[in-house]
Amino acid sequence: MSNNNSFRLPGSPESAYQSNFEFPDEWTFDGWLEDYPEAIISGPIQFPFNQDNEANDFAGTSSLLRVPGENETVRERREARERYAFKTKSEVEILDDGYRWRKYGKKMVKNSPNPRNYYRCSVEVCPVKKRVERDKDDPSYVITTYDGIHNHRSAS
DNA sequence: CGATTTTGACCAGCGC
DNA sequence: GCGCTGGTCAAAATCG
Repeated sequence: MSNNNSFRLPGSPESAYQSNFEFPDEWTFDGWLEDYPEAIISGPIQFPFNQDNEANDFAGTSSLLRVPGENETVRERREARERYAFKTKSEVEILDDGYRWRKYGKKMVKNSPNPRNYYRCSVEVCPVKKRVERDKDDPSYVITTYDGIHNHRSAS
């Protein structure tokens, strides 16, 4: 099954160097996630194309997760750690976020029937990692956690 | 034939 | 310590 979903998020190539990303007003805080060091923020995220590479009217529901801190805003934490995650309703787990990734690990995690997959940015000097897993409570969602800042602009 | 995936081994932090 | 857990390594297999 090929995946032509184009998944646009803060930090993808088009916006990688816009450090002042603002969360859209309509995104809301959902609460803390039990088994993650992040919190959930919900909002729509767009899938501009479906698998036939046609314009897609389905806007998958997505959430932005973050590492919590004392009285810390989402944006403050994102700027401090550059660690954030999206929870996205999707059939496929590998969302095209504009970068190429190389898988380097897979683990079963406690309290979840689903494995967690570890990826590194394919660019050799780039420190960015991400992990991908299905939401244990609602397997129709995929949680993608990004960690780090890309030190290059191009996708590959 | 180079890049990527697969997969068990290995390692580090932490609670007991 | 020891064992559990999550994260990473690396060699072999697989892919394009």
